[in-house]
Amino acid sequence: MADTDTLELLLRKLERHTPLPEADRRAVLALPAHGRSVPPATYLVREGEPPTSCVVLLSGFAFRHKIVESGARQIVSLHLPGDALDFQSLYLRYADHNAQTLTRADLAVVPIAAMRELVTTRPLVARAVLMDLLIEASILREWIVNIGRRNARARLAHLLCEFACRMDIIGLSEPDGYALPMTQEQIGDALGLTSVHVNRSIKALSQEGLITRKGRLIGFPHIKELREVGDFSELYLHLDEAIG
Amino acid sequence: MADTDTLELLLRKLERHTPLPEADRRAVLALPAHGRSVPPATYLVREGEPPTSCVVLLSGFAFRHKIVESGARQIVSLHLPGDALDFQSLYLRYADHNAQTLTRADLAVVPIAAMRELVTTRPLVARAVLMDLLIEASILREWIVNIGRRNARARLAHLLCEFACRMDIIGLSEPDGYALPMTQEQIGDALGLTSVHVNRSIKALSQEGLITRKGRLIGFPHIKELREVGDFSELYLHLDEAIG
DNA sequence: CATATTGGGTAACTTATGTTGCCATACACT
DNA sequence: AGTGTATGGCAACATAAGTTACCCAATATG
Repeated sequence: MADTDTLELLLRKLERHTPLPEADRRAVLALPAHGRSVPPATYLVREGEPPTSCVVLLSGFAFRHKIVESGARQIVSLHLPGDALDFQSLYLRYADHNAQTLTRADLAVVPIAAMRELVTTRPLVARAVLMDLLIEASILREWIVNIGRRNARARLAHLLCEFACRMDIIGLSEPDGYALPMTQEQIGDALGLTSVHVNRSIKALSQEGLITRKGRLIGFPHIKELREVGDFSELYLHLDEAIG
Repeated sequence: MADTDTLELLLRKLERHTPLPEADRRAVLALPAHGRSVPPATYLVREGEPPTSCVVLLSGFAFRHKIVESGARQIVSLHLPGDALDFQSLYLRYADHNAQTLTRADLAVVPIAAMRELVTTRPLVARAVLMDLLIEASILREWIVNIGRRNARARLAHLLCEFACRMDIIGLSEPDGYALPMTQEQIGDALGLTSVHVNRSIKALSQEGLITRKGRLIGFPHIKELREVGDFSELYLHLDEAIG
């Protein structure tokens, strides 16, 4: 994948909520980024290590996670193509979590120094980064709510709805559903459940006719009902936040 | 409380991780803020409403929460004196959560426009705000892990340790513990538990000798063991992150 | 080819946590 | 003083979710 494609996608990400003036756009496109393709399960960030670069997902999926003392894993966020994986690394000395690819992925890798320089000298780029972080924090809050106060069936429905929404934003949604790029164990780790119980919950939603399945391809014949089951409202995704 | 005290505290918050040049400090102190005292349970932000101002907690405690369809509440973060409650409001059109005081509190209220202007024209202030957000996101991730993958006893121990650490940072810790400004029901809402089970868990920690109690005053005779029980490591609080 | 390995599926059983309900104390309000 | 309301405490019982232990199919791997 050519480096220009790389930076186009980063730019699109930054401009999702607020357009940038031409000078800023050029500065973004002039970043010294390079592309890189990696297999599934590649570590992009390791807890406790100092960050080395800013990574943007061009294609493929990724997740962040932490391991607790018992050895259990909790996935704390999912990332889709276009997501900037590590604004964290901009100003924090050590990573507080791991990040790993879920699938094969193409990455844009930007040196931290260049990204810092950009954010420092371009207030509107800084604002775009800030907005992205605000929205990420909002999603984290909703995940806390999901895990803390909803039962397994609702949690799963909520995750499926969120993924559908986010796929939709970046134009990756098919008319009849999508392929969720996660094993049932990974879904469990994202929802604070065991894989066995995820399996039970999938079966439940399936038998109720709320989802259909062909392997990992999931269809949503009654999206309205599914959203109700998952108590899902996309407000927390702040989809339409353009500010003058 | 005088307005100057107000802004001093905001400045101290912003400079926690990176000192600001004199011009920036003066700009912060020149913000058109005003003080306000409010009783417990005062709403500072309401989900779905457009933000009206940036609030900084001068004294007292606050929390953010969301209500799910079943009526259950999940507290998604706690805030101590010095915390800026709403950088969110800087660039997002609608609040995605509620914020409410836990106790009597003194607030510094800054108009959004002034805060935006400051962040736009002062890159180093923008950086300080960004760092604050990055750390807040890190805490949110740790809460997801806590709720998703630890049992009630560990969750509670973790919360107590986090609170101890954060009280310590701002110089509010007493040698022998602190008064946790929350009812058992609120603790439950923060941990994804019921108040009954919080009561059980407090009793358990108490009987093991890991905490002592006089009303809401909690002591930590064996902080090391308590941290082990809570699988607590303060790395995620990014306490020492000064970057050149 | 043989055979690990991974992922999905499911049953039987266990357990952590939730639910309901009740009592006691402390305080706030009239 | 008297009555309500919030909070902590606790026991009895209910249940959602975890644990363990299998099977099967698909697909890497030697």
